[in-house]
Amino acid sequence: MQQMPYYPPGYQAPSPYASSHLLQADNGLPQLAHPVGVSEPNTPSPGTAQPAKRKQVKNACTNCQKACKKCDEARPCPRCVKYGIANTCVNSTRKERKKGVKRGPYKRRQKGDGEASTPEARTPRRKNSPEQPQYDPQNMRASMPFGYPNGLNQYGQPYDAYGQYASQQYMVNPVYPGMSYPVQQMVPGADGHGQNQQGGQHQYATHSAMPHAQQHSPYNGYQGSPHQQSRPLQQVHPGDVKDEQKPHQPLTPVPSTSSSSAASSPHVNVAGVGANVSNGGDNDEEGSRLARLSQLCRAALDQSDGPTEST
DNA sequence: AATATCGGAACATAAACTAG
DNA sequence: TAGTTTATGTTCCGATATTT
Repeated sequence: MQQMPYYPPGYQAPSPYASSHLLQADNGLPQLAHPVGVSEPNTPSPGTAQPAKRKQVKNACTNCQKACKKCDEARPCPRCVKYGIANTCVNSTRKERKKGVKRGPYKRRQKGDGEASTPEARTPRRKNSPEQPQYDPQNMRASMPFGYPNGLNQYGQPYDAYGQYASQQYMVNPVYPGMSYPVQQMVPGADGHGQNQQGGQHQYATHSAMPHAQQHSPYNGYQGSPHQQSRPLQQVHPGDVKDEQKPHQPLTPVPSTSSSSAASSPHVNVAGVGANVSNGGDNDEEGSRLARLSQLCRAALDQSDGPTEST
């Protein structure tokens, strides 16, 4: 039995406006337009050529959140209703914001800059504009040399040989190094105390440690997701048919580190091979592992007829 | 064709900072 | 302390992949 969507107080979605503007946000799934006071996305506001800003609900339901789809203020949201998972349509919980994050001195804007005080007029967020190479932990993470041009991160910003910003802005914030996510995995002993403890968003994989990367692929199995820490298992609801019915294997296989086994020893990945080698643990296993490795190497070398040096 | 997945831009806003 | 600036976390667009 399908329940009627619940519209919270003040919500007036089923308006003529809404009905005539069903959004095709979710693959043809008709969506109510926007709740009170929310402008329709992607329509130029009258008089200006600027497209209206996209509006977001304050809190998407867990299902929409997982699917990265448009949600609604109503519970159950139209999408859940459509897919018959209305009973699992619950608000996701938001992670608490970090506190105590120090910043460098602000750049004060000139008054003459015009409407600098309006949010729209401010500098774009997230993406640093070229003229303000601010230190940004996100970019710092992104600045790890994974396939970006030499000395540049993905935004074309320079970093030095150690993957840090060459700009002195970086020096302004001696506090941030505590958040250097990549290091965590590299240093098994760094047990995530200090800043990383808060908010529960440590344990980034070294690469693609960006917030978004953590949002998506890493948690197909719902287990190792950094996100899940704040949202314990309301996802794994019996009614969540879509996900439950999926063949249990994740589409993007999660490396063993992120599975539950990793929970007991968070650093398996690093400690795994290295530890065996260094502490001389069971040699048989090591031997066979090495043998397999060399086999693989040989095979790879055979395939690539290029002048690569052998091991 | 429908649905799922997911990268990443856009958005919202809490919190640090600063001028008065 | 109000206003400004910025960092952080969330939403969801849109492209692509997979399933039916």
